Amino acid sequence: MTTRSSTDANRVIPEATVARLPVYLRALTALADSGIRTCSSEDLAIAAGVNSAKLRKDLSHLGSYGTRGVGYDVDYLRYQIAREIGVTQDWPVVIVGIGNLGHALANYSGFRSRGFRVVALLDADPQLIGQTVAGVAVRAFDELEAIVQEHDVAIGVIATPAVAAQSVADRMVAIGITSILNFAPAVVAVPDGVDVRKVDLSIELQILAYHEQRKANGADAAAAAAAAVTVDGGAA
Amino acid sequence: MTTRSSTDANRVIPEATVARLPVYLRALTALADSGIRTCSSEDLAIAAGVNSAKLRKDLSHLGSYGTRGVGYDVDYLRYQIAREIGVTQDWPVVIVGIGNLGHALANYSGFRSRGFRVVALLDADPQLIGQTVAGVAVRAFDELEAIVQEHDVAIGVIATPAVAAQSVADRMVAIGITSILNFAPAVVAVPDGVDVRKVDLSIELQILAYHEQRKANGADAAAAAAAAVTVDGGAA
DNA sequence: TAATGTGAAGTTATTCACAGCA
DNA sequence: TGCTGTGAATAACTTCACATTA
Repeated sequence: MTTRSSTDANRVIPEATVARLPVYLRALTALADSGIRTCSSEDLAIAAGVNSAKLRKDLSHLGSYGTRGVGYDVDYLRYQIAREIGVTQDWPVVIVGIGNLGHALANYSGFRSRGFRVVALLDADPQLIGQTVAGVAVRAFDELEAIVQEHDVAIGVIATPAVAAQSVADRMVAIGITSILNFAPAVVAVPDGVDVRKVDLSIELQILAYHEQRKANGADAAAAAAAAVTVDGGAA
Repeated sequence: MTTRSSTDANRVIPEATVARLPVYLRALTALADSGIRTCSSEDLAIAAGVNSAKLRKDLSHLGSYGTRGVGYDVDYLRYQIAREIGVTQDWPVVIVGIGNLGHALANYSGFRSRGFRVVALLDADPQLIGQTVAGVAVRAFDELEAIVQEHDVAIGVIATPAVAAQSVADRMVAIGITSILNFAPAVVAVPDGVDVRKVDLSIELQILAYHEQRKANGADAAAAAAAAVTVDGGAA
């Protein structure tokens, strides 16, 4: 028996949908900022860069927050999505590795405005410790445990060089962090129950390069393919 | 008739596979650096953080580069993947928007080492123009066209604030750039034939927050679900 | 009547499990 | 014998198309 109430907290939201909810949230905020009170799935889909069928299917996993014949109330839907993904609450975050990228992350205003509060910046380099970045003092990596306990940190960001990433992750996990955002170009292994997401700048460029290469070969490849078909076809 | 030779450049590689090839490439490089000459699909899968069946299926789309009973030659496979994704060639790149993130990207050594060469840094802010970042002078955004033509740039990186992203993208597309990596927290629309990939720092954190929230609710939710099942079950 | 919410169909991706080969 | 490469099975995701409802 798996009968469930409509507000069941265990209702499963597909991972692909979860990944798009923040996009919808941002699009709704943009609509609200331009004074729009109500929108159709088509309007919102355009603002979010997806098609409307996908948008409606995604929203249907959260509940039924629209009005047939009318559309969605922008503020109401925005609140529902924010609540669903947890950005109505405050998330203390630590950033480990204050190089160029760590600096940029510490200064990134988009975190703060979405409920993420950088409570500490940590680095292993004694030269950096004590410096202030984005109004926060850089502290020794050793202080991780104390900071995590003091602020009840659940999310850690790794912006170290690749070689340090696994040991930083291990330490984070040992101390009780259960979500990690990894910017280091390295695979980090973690136990079950800990989530890791990876952002890899050069991988993104490599994916673009692959498609770019195919486009560049397009004319040639089309000709080659035609030739191949002719030859193969003749042989078959 | 769609008969094709084994070296057919038009062979389709699934998008999900394309996105993992750079990960395999990095894992192979790490293996090579530690002196390993040969590896099994299991070894490489562990190094890349995937399971071995998926790895073998992915590699099967490129061709048959392993030896049954033995495994893969690390250098040979590495070369084949590099060639497939196009990182054996040089890709000139322009970065637009030299704020904190633009700085970090300009300084990121991982680009250069993977065949991406930052040929120009552009910004609209006159204060920044003329400054040198990572050994490259910051130039006016207006110079985009001249730079793209001079260096035959196909890939552009947007690291501007959100409001500027669409107009920068429009300009890039008008000038002939066909691949864009967008770090601005905004959806950018481009015509068919142009690829855009988006890296959004706060979206990644929001996805983690969603799962974190579910974990935090875990004990409660499990209890609630059990209660709900009892009640619902009793009612049914 | 206009737009949501959703079964059903279609597509893509993952995993299984083993035939085939060095 | 051991490991690759791959059909077949399964799962996840997307899109279609329309019944439903304010």
